[in-house]
Amino acid sequence: MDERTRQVGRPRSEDARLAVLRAVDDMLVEEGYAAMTMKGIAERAKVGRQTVYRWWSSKAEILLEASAADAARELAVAPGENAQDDVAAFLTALSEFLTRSDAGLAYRALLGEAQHDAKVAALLHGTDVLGDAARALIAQVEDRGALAPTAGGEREVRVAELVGPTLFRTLGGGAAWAPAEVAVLARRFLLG
Amino acid sequence: MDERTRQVGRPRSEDARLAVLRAVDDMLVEEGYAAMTMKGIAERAKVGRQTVYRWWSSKAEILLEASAADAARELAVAPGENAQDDVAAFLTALSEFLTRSDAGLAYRALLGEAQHDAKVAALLHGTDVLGDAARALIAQVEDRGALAPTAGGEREVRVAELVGPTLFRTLGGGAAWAPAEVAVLARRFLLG
Amino acid sequence: MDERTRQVGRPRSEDARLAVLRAVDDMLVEEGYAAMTMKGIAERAKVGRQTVYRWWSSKAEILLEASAADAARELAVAPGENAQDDVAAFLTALSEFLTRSDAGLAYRALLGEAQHDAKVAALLHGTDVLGDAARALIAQVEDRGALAPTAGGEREVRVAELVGPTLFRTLGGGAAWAPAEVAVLARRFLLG
Amino acid sequence: MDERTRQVGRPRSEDARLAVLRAVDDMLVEEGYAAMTMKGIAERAKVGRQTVYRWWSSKAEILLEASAADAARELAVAPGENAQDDVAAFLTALSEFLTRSDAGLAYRALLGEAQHDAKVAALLHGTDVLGDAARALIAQVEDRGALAPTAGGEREVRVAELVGPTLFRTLGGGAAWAPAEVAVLARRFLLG
DNA sequence: CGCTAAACGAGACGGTACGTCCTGTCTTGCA
DNA sequence: TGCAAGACAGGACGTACCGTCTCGTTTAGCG
Repeated sequence: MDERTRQVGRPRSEDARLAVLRAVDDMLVEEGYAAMTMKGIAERAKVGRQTVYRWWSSKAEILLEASAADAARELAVAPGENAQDDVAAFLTALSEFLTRSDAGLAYRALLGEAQHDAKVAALLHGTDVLGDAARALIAQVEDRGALAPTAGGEREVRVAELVGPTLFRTLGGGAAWAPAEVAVLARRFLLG
Repeated sequence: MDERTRQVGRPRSEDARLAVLRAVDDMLVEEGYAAMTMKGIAERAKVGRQTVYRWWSSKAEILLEASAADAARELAVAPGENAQDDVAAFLTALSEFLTRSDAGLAYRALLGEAQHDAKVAALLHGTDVLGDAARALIAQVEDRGALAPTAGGEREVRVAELVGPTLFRTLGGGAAWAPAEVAVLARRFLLG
Repeated sequence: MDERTRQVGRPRSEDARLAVLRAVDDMLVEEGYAAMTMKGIAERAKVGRQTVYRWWSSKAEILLEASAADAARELAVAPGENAQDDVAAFLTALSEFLTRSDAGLAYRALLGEAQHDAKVAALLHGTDVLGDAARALIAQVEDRGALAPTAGGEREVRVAELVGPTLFRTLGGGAAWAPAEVAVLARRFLLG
Repeated sequence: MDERTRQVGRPRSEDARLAVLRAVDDMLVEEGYAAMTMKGIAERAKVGRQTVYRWWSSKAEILLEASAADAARELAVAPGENAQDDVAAFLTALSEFLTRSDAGLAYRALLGEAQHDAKVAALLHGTDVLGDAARALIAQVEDRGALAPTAGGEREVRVAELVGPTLFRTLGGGAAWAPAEVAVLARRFLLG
C-alpha cells in the first residue's frame, strides 16, 4: 500500500472543476450574485448538478475558491519610495479592488452573504483577504520605521483604521477615492 | 375640495402594518435574515400575502421601515464633557449597535443584501443611517472647536474615517471594541 | 301595512343590474366562461364588487338571469304546415341555439358548470329551458294528432328522444345538423 | 444506435404516476371536480407539484388518463340473445355509467369542463368514449341484420340517437332509466 | 329640510390556488 | 467511482381571485 491512499474509481475531473469556477466568475459579473443559482452554475458549466454539490456546498464556497487568489494578488503592493507612497498605493489598490475589480465584486458579494449566513461568515473569516493584505502593508511600513511597531489587539486596531474607511465608502455605494483623498487618508494614517 | 386627496375605498389597516413590522423584527432575531421569507412574514403577522406585497416590494424594504427609527435613536450621542468623550461615546454606541443591537442586526443584513441587489443598495443609500449619525457627531465636535470645520468631499473622508474602522471590525465578525481601543481610535480621529 | 314590505333606504339601482347582466353577456362571448370572474364582471360593469355579491351568489346565477329569456325565445317554434315541419323546425332551432347563439353558449356553459357544482345543477333544473321548449313542441305535435298523447315518465322519454341526439352532437363539439339529417331525425321521431 | 432514443437521466417514476392517478380518482369521488386542485392532487399523492405539471398540464388531462380505460370497459356489451336485448343492455350500461359509476362521474366532469375550455374539448374529442362504445354496439346490431347498415354522417346520426336521450336525461340531473323505459327506447331505436 | 337607512363605488382585508423556479437528493447509463 | 442528465419531494416566488369588510357618498321615504 502506498503512503497516500490508493486511488480507486474514477478520479476527479479537473475539467469539471475549472468549468464550474469559470462559470461562477462569469455569472457573477453578468448576472450578479443574487441571480446566480447552483442550478444555473451547473448548467452554465455543462456539468451535472451532483458534481457541483459533491465538491462545494454553496455558491459562496465556489465563489471564494474562484476569487481568493485574484484578490490577494490585486491587493499586494510593491515597496515604493517612502511609507506615504506605500500606504497611498495600498489604499488606491483597495479602492480599485472594491469598486472596479471582478474579484472585488466577488469579495463584496461574499461579505454581504456573510451578514446573512454564519457558515459563509466562518468561511470568510478563515481567509481574511483584506486583513492579510493590510497586515502585510503595515509590517512593511513599520519596518521602514514610519510607524511604531504594534502587535495583537493594537495591531488589529491599526488594520481597521487602514481598511475601514475605504470599505465603508465602498459598501455604501460610494465611488473610488480621488487621489487627493487618498493622500489625506495616507498622511493621517501615518500620524497614528 | 380638501387640500388632501379625498379618501376612497377602505383605508389601510394600521393593525396590519404594525403586525408585519413586528413580525419582521422578531423573525430577524429568531431565525435570521436568510430564513425570513415573504410567505413566512405574512403567516407570522397573520396577514394576507397580498397585503404584504401591496405595501412593500421586498423583505429589505420592510426591514428598513422596521428598523430605521430604532437605528437613528441608538446612534444619537448627547454632548459630553469634551470632544474626546463625544467621539468615544459615538464609537461605543456604533460598536454596540453593530454587534449587539437588534436594529444593528437589521442594518447589517440590509448592508449585506445591498451587495447583492442594486435596489436595496439604492434604498439604503436613501437613508444613510450611519453616515447621518456620523455627520451629526462630527458637526458637534467641530462646533466645540476640536476639529477644523470641513465640508463636501473632505467631510465625507472624515465620516469614513470615523465609521469605517468599526464597520470593518464588525462585518468581519469581530467583537465590539474594548474601552481602551475606543480611546485610541477617538484620540487619533481628533488628531486629523 | 302594504302587502309588499315598505321600502326603506336607497332602492336597488336598475342601472347597476343591467350593467352587470350586459357585462356578463359580453364577457362570455369575448373571453369565455372560464376567464370570467366575479371581480372582472364588477370591473367591466363599473360596479362595486359588493353590489354583485348582494344580488347574485355566483357567475352562474348571473349568467342564467342574463340568458334565460333569450334562450326561451330562440327555441319557440311557430306552427308550420305539418308536424314533420314543426319537429324539423324545432331541431333546427335547437341545433342553431346550441352551436351558434350567444344564449346557447351561455346554456352550454351552465350545463357544464352544473356537472361540477350541485348548486348550479339545482339552479338549472329549476328552469329547464330545453325541456320546456321540447314539451311545448311535443304538445303541439300531439294536438295535431301526429303522435299519440303521452304524460308523466312516458312524456319525459319522448322529450329526451327529441332533445338528446342534438345535445349529444353539440356537447361533443360537433357541427350543427345538415338539413337532410334534421329531416331523418324528425321523421324517425314521429315514427315513435 | 437503437431505434428508440437512448434513455438519459433518471427515468420517470411509475410510482409517482400511479399515485397521482389514484389521488385524482379518489378526490373526484370524495370532494368533487371543482374542489380538486393541482395543489391538492400533488399533496394527496405525496408528490412534488412540479412532477404533476411535468407530465400533465391540467386536472382534466389527469382525470382523462385516470378514467378512460375504466369507461371503455364499463360500456362494452357482450352479444345477447337478440338485437333488442343488446340495445337495451347498452342503454342500461350507459345509464348506469352516467349516473352511478365513478368513471362516469369523471366523464361528466370532463364533458362539463369541455364546455368551458377548448383544450379540454379537444382532448375529449380525441378519445370519444361514448361514441366509440355506441359505434361498436351499432355495428354489432347491424351485423345481426336488425338495422340497415350505415356509414359516414348517417352513422353519426344513429350514434346520436342511441346515446343522446340517455345523456340528456343524465346531464339534466335525472335518474337512471327504469327497465320499461329502456325497453321503449331500444324498440324505437331499432325501428329507425 | 333634515333624518334615517339602505345601496352604491372603491379598494383593503385574510385566504388560497395558480404555474414557475430552485433546492438538495436520487437514479439511470456511460466512461 | 465520477460524471451528465434529468426526475424526484419540497417549498418560496409573485399574481390573481375569492368573499368580506370598511370607508365616504348617494338616493330614496318619512317626519
